This record gives sequence, structure tokens and C-alpha cells, in this order.
Amino acid sequence: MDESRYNPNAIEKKWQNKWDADKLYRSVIDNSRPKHYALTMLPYPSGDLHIGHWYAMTPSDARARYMRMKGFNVLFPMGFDAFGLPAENAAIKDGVHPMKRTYANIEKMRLQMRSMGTMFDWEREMVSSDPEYYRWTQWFFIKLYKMGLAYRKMSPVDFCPNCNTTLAREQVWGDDRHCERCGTPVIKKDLEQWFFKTTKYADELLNFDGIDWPQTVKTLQTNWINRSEGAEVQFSVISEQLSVEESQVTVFTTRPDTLWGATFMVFSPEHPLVDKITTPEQKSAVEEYKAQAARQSDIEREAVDKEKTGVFTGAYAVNPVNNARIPIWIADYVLMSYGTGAIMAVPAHDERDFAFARKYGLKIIPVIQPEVRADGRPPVQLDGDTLSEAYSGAGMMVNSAQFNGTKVNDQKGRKNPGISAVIDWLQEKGIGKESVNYRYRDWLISRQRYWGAPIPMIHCEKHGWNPVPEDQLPVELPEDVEWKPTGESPLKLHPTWKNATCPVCGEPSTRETDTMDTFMCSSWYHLRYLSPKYDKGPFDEAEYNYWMPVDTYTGGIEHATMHLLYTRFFHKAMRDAGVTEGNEPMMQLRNQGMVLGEDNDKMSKSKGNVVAPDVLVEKYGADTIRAYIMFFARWEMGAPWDSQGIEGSARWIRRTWTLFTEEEKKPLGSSETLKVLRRKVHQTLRRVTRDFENFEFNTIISSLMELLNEMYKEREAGAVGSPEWNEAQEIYLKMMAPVAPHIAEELWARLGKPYSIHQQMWPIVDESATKEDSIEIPVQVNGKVRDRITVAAEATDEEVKSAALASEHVQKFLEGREPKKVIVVKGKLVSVVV
RNA sequence: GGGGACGUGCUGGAACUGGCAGACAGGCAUGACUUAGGAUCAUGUGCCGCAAGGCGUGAGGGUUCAAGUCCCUCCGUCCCCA
Repeated sequence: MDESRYNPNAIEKKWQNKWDADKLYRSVIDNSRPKHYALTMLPYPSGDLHIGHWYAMTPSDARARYMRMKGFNVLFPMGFDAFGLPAENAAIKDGVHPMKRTYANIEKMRLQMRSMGTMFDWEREMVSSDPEYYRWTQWFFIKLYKMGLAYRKMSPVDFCPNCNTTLAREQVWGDDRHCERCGTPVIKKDLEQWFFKTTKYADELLNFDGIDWPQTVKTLQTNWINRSEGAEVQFSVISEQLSVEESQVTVFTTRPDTLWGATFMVFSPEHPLVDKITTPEQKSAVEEYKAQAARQSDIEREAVDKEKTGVFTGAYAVNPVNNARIPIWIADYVLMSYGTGAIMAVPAHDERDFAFARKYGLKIIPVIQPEVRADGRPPVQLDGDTLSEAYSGAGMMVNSAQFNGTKVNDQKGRKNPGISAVIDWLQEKGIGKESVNYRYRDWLISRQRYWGAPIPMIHCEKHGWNPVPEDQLPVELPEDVEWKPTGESPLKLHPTWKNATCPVCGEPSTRETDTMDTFMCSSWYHLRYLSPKYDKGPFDEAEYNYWMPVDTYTGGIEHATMHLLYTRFFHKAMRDAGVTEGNEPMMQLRNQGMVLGEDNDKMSKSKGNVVAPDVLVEKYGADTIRAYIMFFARWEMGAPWDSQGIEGSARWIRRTWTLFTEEEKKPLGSSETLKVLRRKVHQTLRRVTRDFENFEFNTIISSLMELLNEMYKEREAGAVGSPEWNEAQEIYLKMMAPVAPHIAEELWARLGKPYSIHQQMWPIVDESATKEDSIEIPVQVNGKVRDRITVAAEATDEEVKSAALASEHVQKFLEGREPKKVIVVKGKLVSVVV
């Protein structure tokens, strides 16, 4: 084979093998160097590496390589999120055991990943379905259980009838509330399930101090948790069917300042008291309404613009602040899953209550009076009979007994003087208390499936639920199971697996047959990378102390309210258990965008728009694909794939090859040539360094392309053979190394430089070399560019000014007028105003 | 309905703190080399205009000597939530 031709497949394989053999990317503790833990989200082993994986991993790899050249001891591991539904669903179809399928897929993907030329340290690989991994997943479960953070509860849960399992709230998508995995609309089912008390950490999860995360992710998490401050107030229901205790109904409100305007109550149709309080006359209407509400999704029911419907129960409650007797209705816009499932309705000041009251002719009493109008005219006196919409703004309390005249502003909670005053009074009177409500729910982790980490709990008739003793972990999945599309977990159907002995009394008892949500596995995988073979704990302390926390975490934004929230919860809970340290597991987070198909649609097999990286690697080599992936879009934005565009990156790589392998000697150029070359080299280095710091990969490539073009030019001008040329080659290859590691290594070796380029230090910018001698600056007359003048870079403002005014072109546009003002922006432009 | 992101040539995208809009690529056009080209090289390429010049960053308005960038109103696309 012709040695001089660029042959990516040969050189890439060659260097991958050598790096491997030399353990070039092995990361071990080294206290003499600062550490950098770079982490990219681990894939599910689908069996085929997608272009999206490349898009996520190769820029992260380039940055990890850059950090390594900056002098950091870098840990950049990879593993597999190997449990989960797809393998099990496939097993039901074709009978192939999920374990067999999963490990075959992993094997294939490992090979594909090697072809990317990443610096993954494979000796730190973890696979979440390995018993040696899930042993610790179970260990963590027990820790959470012992801390009181894992509990069991009967609860209506979202259930996918196709996948035959429950889903966490965030795994239910879209207006029709379909399953994230298979798209089947979910149904509600009452089941006993295990939950983690994530809500205990709700307030702490809202605090992002000290971590450098994108604002969008912080906003998404904040909105997801949705903290609202207000008060709980006791209303008593007038009904002979209820005990005194039962008749006290608590409602949560963010607007206790409007309590005097509460003219009715609304219960969720599912509220447990509804059947008891409904009067015989209303019975049939209520029953009918309940039936139709049950058929709708929460989203449909809560939509603000939806026509409000409801039915009177015939019962009344007493408003505790003024003892007014108010009717109790049921309506589907009140959800059992939010707050207490009952609300006080203040139609004058709440949009939905207003629509409801108008429709059913219920009383509307304004209790907040606007004080000033935007146009300064005196405000209109609000009147419940003529009010055209709810008023939710600031004002003064009226019709509110001793609170009349109290100011109410637009703030929420205690920051609002009206709300604050009423809360104090409610507490004093014992009819209510300050309260915070969250939309965030506890994490439902039970899954009625086989291919997951078994929940390590045993149920005994006498002693209830107890954790499996630690020395019996892992609770291993049985291999001999049958795949039947019955909807029951194979673990439940297994003849013997669920038989266990009670850890307390030793009597025969039953194992939990549910497995854990895979988000539990991925909540701690970054810890297992530290010491994947360690068997005395989930991780080795020494490794933890050196490497944690994760310095840079990269991955898709789609995990904002799932994985990224769970892993923060997990870290905080384990901190409180004394297992981890610090408040946050990942210090810096960066999200990449998504690569769409060439048709601008999401890539999917069914649409036939999937880009196969293997084919591209074969045709162009990994370096070209890596470069193109970094070049073709802003990383955080993503873009539709354009297969034609690769030619640009391919050309760049080939042109680099040509420049470095076909040196043509010319008579040595002028000192000016060499100076210009050196200036461009150091300007590029400054820019590339900055862009690596900021994850701006596309401009790294374009800067390198510019430098290459310049080097071609200076080669023509006779730069070859000079020290400046040698420096340019060296710096160019070092800058290229993180992006295109194979060709950089090959050309580095051909230059006779010491192996390996990836162990070289990142070059340092010579600021003095970047300075221009003279600069061309535009001259504007009345804001329009009229000429460009060339001045010495260090020219004073006066000199620049006179040079600008001396310009013939500028004089023409001045038409003899005296400039009113001349603005000189150093090194940028001159602006003449007449 | 609420919150967020975004909108720049034919396309992907550049433009550090308000300071030459369109870097770098793709595509296209013309030419060179070649048996051939989906290889390579050269030149050109925002729009209107022969030119001088004018116009131009979704639309409209504002601040400023100067706006893709800041402010207001509107339109559109996408995401999240209800």
C-alpha cells in the first residue's frame, strides 16, 4: 500500500491497538496532578451505536483529551445502563433471554465505541445488570429503607397495559398520556408499590448554589418541583354522615388573603368523602359525573381553557373565617393527586373558580380592591354581579372583617403583607397554618418486570417487610424463567424464586417480586466507575476521595427532570447516610442538542432516516466523522444531519495530511512571512483554547481550517524549514489531537516527535506574537462605513482621527462640513458625526 | 393559558464586553488538470444596480455617533408545564 496516501482505516486501527497495548488511557490516582472527572451519560445497550451516541460522546471525549493535555489527570469512563424494558419486551416476542441479548449487544457496542477513538478507560467499565453491580444497587435500596426514605403505599399509579408495568410520572408523555417506551396510552391502576421519599429533599433540590448547570435545566427542575407557599385551612363539612374528625377538611391555598371571598368548596370527584356527604337527591347526578371524570386524563381535566363542569353534592361546609355556609361541589378540575383533593373556591380572584361560579350561578364576593390603575384614574369598585373576569392583582383587602385595608401586593407567600398577616391570624386562631405544597411527587420505583434489579425485601406474615440481610446480597435474578405475555412478572410466576425465609424469625416468607426502576441504577453509576471490581462496598473510599465530585457531566437535556433530578436526590440522601460527601454529585453540566434525520425529523428506524456511523467510519475514517460532528452544528443546539457536508471535514483532514506529508522546499521566505505565520498560529491557539473551555466545538474546527489555509499560503511563500514553520506544525497537531486523535498521532510520529501526542502539554499562547503591526479600521460618517484606513496598531487616538479625516473618501462625504464629533474606538473603528 | 429557547445568504453556521454582518464549511457557477470524476487545484458567490450607490440579521417601533446584540409590541418555530 502506498505509504504516502491518507488511509484512515489502517492508521486508526494501528493507533487504537497501540494505545490499548500501552494502556495510554488508563486513569489511576496520581496525587501529583489535579484530577478531572469527565463523565458522559452512559447508553442503553440497544445493540447499535447511533450517530446520536457519536454526537454525545466524541465532543465530550475531545474536551476530556484537551483537559488531559492541560495537565489534569482525567477520568473518562464508559459503561452500560443495561437493565430495562426493551430487552424484556423483545424476549416476549422471540424468546431470547434478556441477559443473552443484552450482553451480546454490549459486546457489539464496545467494538463500535472503540472505532470512535475515544479515551475511555475500559478497565473502569460498569454494566448495571451485572450481579456485582446490582448487589450495590440493592445495598443502596436498603440504606434508603433504613433511613425511612423507602416506603410502601397503595396508590393509583400510571400503568402501561402493553409493557405491563407501572411508570413513574415522568415516563408518561404527551397529551394522551402515553408510555414513554411503547406509546400505548397509560391507565390508572391501584397497586401497592415502593416509593422513595424524594419530596423530603424538595427544598434542597431547588437550591443550585455552587454548581455550574445550564439555566434551562435549573428552570425545568424548579418548575417540575413547583413549590408553592400558602396555608392549610380547616373547613368543616356539615353532614350527619360524618364523625367530627371526618368533617374537618383541610384545603391548601396560596391565597389565604382571599379566604373571605371563598363562596363554595370544590372536591375532586375521587375525594373519599364525596359518597358520604352527597344528599339522596344529588346521588345520581354525582355518580354520573364521577364516571365521566374517571375517563379523562389529568391534563384534560386541568386545562384552563376547558369548559368547567361540576355537580352540586347537596352538602355544605362552614368557612372558618366568617362562618358562612357555603355549598360543596365536585368538579373535574380539582385533582385528587394535587394538594388535598379539595379546594376553597374564590371566584372573584381565581380564573377557574370564576368561570365555574358564573356557569352555575354561584356567589362572587370581591375581597381585594385594586387601588390604582395603570392609567392613573381611580379604580372601579369591584362588584361580584358585574365582574367580567377574576382579579388576581394587587390591592387592598375589603369585605374581610378586621383585615379590611390591609395591603396585598403581587408577591407570593410571606413576602405578601396580606397573606402574611392572615397566616399569622389563622395560626393564632388554630384554624389553619402556614404550609408549602409541591407538585413534585415521591419517586415510584416498583416495576412489575423481570429485567431489573430485584427489590431486596422479604415479606413475612408475622414480621411484615424486612430487608434481605446484607451478606445475602445480591438477590440474583433467576435465569430459568418463562416469557409469557400475560402481564405478570416472570419472577412472580417462577415456581421457587420468591420463597425466602424471614430475616427476623426464619419462618418461610415471600420475596418481593418487583424490580427497581432503572433510574435507580443510573443514580449512582458514576460512583461505580471509581472501582468497578471493588467488593467491600459500592466504591473504594480512596478512589472516591481522589476523583469525586464529577467535574464535567455531559448528556441530553431530556433527562432534566428524570435522571438528573434522581441522581441529585440520591447523592443528597447518601450524604445524609454518610456514604457520600458534598451537596452535589456533578459540578458542571453541559447539554448537547439532538441530531435529526436529513428530512429534519427525529431519527427512527420506522422513518428510515437513521444515519449509520459504521458505514461512515468505513468510508471516511473516525477522525473525519469526529471532526464533522463537532463542526456541523453548535453542539448544544443540534441540527439535521447533512451527509453532503462531511466532504468539508474530509477535505480538511486530507488537506492536513497532504500539507504534512508533502513538504515542498522553496527558497526561505521573508521575515514578514514568518511573522504573519507565527501570529496566525498563536491567534488560533488563543481562540481554540477559549473555545475548548466553553464547549464551542464548531469554531474550534473552523479556526483550525483557517490556520491550515494560512499555512498553505505561507508554505507557498517559503515558510518551510524555518523554526516558525516547525512551531506551527507542532502547535497545529497538538490542537488537532483532541479532535482527530489518530491522524494527529500519525503525523506527530512522522515528524519524528516523541510518542504520544496525547501525552504532550497543551501549548501556551505567546501574547506578544498575536499582536498586529498595523490594522485596517473602518471609518463611518453618520453611521455608514465610507472608507477603511490602515494605521499602526499602537497609533494614538489623535493619529487615528487625523488619518480618518484625511481620507479622500471621507472628505467627499463630509461635503466640506465640520465634524460635530469624532469617536475613535481603539483598534475597532472611527465614527464621524456631522 | 403560563414559562423557556430560538429566528442571520440557497444550506449548516460565524460575529469575545453594542463597533467592518455573513468567518469557516456545504452547495452552486466558471476555469485548470485528467481517459474519467462524487478526486485535486484556482476564481467567484447576501440582495438590487452597468456603475456610483442603495438595501439587508422574522415584522414594526425605540435608545445610541453606532444595534444581529439593549428596550417595547407583534409574528413564527421548537421545548417544558398546566
